[in-house]
Amino acid sequence: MQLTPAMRDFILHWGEMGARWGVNRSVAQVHALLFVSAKPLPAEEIAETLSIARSNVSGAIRELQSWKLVKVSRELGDRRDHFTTHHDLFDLARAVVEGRREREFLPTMEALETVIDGAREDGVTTDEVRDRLETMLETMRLLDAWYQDVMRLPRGAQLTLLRAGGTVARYLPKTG
Amino acid sequence: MQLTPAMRDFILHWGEMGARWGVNRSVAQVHALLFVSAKPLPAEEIAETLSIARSNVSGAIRELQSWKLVKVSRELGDRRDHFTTHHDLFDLARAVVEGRREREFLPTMEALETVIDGAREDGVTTDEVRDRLETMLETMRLLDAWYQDVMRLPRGAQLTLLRAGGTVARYLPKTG
DNA sequence: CTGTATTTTCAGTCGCGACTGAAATTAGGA
DNA sequence: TCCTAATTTCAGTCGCGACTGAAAATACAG
Repeated sequence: MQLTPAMRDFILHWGEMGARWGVNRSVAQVHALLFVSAKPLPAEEIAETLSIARSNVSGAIRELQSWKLVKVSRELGDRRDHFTTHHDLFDLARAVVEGRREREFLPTMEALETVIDGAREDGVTTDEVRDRLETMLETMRLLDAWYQDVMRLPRGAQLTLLRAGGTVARYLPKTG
Repeated sequence: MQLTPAMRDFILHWGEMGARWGVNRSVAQVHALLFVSAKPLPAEEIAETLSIARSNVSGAIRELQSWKLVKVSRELGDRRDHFTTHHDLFDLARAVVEGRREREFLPTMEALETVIDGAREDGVTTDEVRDRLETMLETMRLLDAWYQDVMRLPRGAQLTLLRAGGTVARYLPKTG
């Protein structure tokens, strides 16, 4: 596949961003390439275009699949897998946030619960420290409930909220 | 400083989470230690407690300061710096999001603008691809405007919105 | 200003994860 | 079923960033 300079720049930048967010650079680059590609790409072509090993692409695709970010498709008369990704930033964000919630956020909440239980029983952790951890956990629960609630809304309503920005605060009754 | 088992578990978990989000493990551990510490800690004590080199703490503190996550304080008769961090998850989240916005989000928007300009002029990038990048940029602008708008609200209003969850959608007039 | 406590810098080491290429495995056409 | 294309696995290599400890720089008390 022939990369235009604009595509190349985009892919490189996306790779850097991924690296800063704990995503393997190659994985982010493969994702970026699929994002700008006009058509589904076979692994071989991805490897050539990005100048990385075929096996590296294999791993990157697997990683992206684990985040539900790539779809496999086939073409008549071609036995190779072809890969695609969402072309909509909302779909991308949703998949990433959902994945991180399950892999990191929820486990952290569980860990906090365990830590707090331990703190309650070990007889050495002060109440002050335990309170602080409990408050943190409460806040995380609040954030998570908000997230789930908003995710249940249809996309149109989400967009409306987004566009409304902070003005929605006006419509709400003041509580505590 | 004597760590209770609960504290130790929390610090280790926090370190792992940091690592997954592109934050150096030691940096995250130092932050976690400060979070659970009852009082401001001098660098030496941090190093001993976490069993890392004193110079490593120095770098970690500098990194945390660049994210506006630690405050320096002094004590009478003690010439050492003592360090503290926010004990409120909201303050933490705000600092982190603000930092990532400035370091990654805004630069990515700029990069996208450049890429799009290039795509417009290079004569090889297809309209379809350019449109896709433009749509992405538009969405990023929308997200950023929402973020800035919500951040301008007082903390109380933010909490109200958070607790309201998706219900706020009801109060809004439907717009395309 | 001097001496000491404290922090920062930096060159060198080390470990981990990313990447490669070959070999093994799997899938599909004839 | 056999053969080839395609994919995945895996052992080995490599590079980068984290970490250390010593040395330099800085801050401070007297």
